[in-house]
Amino acid sequence: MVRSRKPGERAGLSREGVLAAAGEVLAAGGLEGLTMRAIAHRLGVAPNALYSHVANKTTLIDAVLDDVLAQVKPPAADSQDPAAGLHAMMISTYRVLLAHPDLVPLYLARQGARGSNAQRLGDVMLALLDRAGVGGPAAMDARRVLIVYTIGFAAFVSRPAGHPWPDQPMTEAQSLANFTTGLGWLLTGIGSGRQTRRPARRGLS
Amino acid sequence: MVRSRKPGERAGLSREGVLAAAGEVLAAGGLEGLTMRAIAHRLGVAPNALYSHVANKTTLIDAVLDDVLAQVKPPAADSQDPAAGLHAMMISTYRVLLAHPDLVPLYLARQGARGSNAQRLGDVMLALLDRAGVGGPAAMDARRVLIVYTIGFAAFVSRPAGHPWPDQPMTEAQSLANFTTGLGWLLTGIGSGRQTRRPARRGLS
DNA sequence: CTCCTAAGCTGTACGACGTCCAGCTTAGTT
DNA sequence: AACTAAGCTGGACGTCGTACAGCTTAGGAG
Repeated sequence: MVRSRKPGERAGLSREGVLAAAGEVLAAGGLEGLTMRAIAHRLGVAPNALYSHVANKTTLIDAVLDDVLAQVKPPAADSQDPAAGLHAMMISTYRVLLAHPDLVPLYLARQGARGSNAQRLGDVMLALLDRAGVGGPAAMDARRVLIVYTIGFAAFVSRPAGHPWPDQPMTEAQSLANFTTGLGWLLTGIGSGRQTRRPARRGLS
Repeated sequence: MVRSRKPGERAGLSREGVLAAAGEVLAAGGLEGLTMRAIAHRLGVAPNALYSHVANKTTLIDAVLDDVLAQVKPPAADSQDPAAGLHAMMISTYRVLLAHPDLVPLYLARQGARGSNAQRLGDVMLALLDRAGVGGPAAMDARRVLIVYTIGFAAFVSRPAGHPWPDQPMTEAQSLANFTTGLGWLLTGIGSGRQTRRPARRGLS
């Protein structure tokens, strides 16, 4: 903020500090306010100073995305009902995503996150699916469907700063109920282990 | 392309021409190649000439997005099985989206499309749901879930130019089968009319 | 047919962005 | 105490979306 430092004096930045500032700028100004210059300004530093701690904006955002996933709580590894565990885990993920609306489009643009937290959550999902009797390629499919559904739903519900939705704007409780309903459908279908609807008999493209 | 026109001479542009050029630039250079300057260059025109036919880049993209949706084939209005019609319609949508991978993140960033084609498709979906016995607020929920699922799935499957997915890369047929499976789950759930899984008994965030 | 107006262009320019390069200055090691 | 590597600033480059002013043509009015 205050500008008074000769070239050569240090500002005590760190990679974590930069990531935290990025998160704050994002929360304050939305996705299009997330600018290297804005982050630097918040830290009272020249824009290019960030490049001592972060390779470029893309990897910075990747790190922010993965950081947020640390807030998702996976169920205890020995929980008794794996299906209930999956249910709770996806709802936790959904809540975390809703708390960071501006990040959601980025998760989609990058097709998820690629950091260690994302890896960990993905592993937990596979383990839960396996204990629920879904293994092998089917488990990969089920996991993908669940992730897609969760992030996709969050993307449609959250309003990234001044984009009013033509429909009535849905309360948070409504959206959670709506999400939970669809999630239940998916989990039921995954548990049933086979697709139930035959292809349409007319050859629509 | 060729540059030789005095200030004042016309190039014969039209709004449709600009939209078409935008689509071509997008297909050729991906999302980050879609630049007002690139579109203008393809039309052999100065960049700001586009602003005689399009308000700004945002509305241009909105128009491109809605144009693509014209390729989605809704089922005949009097088709006998509304559930099968929904099924076919979502698959048609999915295929259209996969044919334009670079657009998919934009649909999500804008939470769908807002043009007349999107409106039309949304109306058809509601009508089909109604004939399938799902009406009122439940129909709005079901529609949202279906749209979210379809666009979200397309977002995760398509690879917007040089973003390899850590997993093995899935053939198009696999992804379609995967999509169809999850879609079947959702339609079954929507048809069943109630959520089947109770909330987890442990208070996971 | 002539004039006038509106629309379609070009040239130029502004501010913002991500990022590179060179230099200064400090912290940490030897 | 000297050296090295790292952290920072100043300045700059190339790109982007887009605004402004002016020229030039097309098409309707008289």
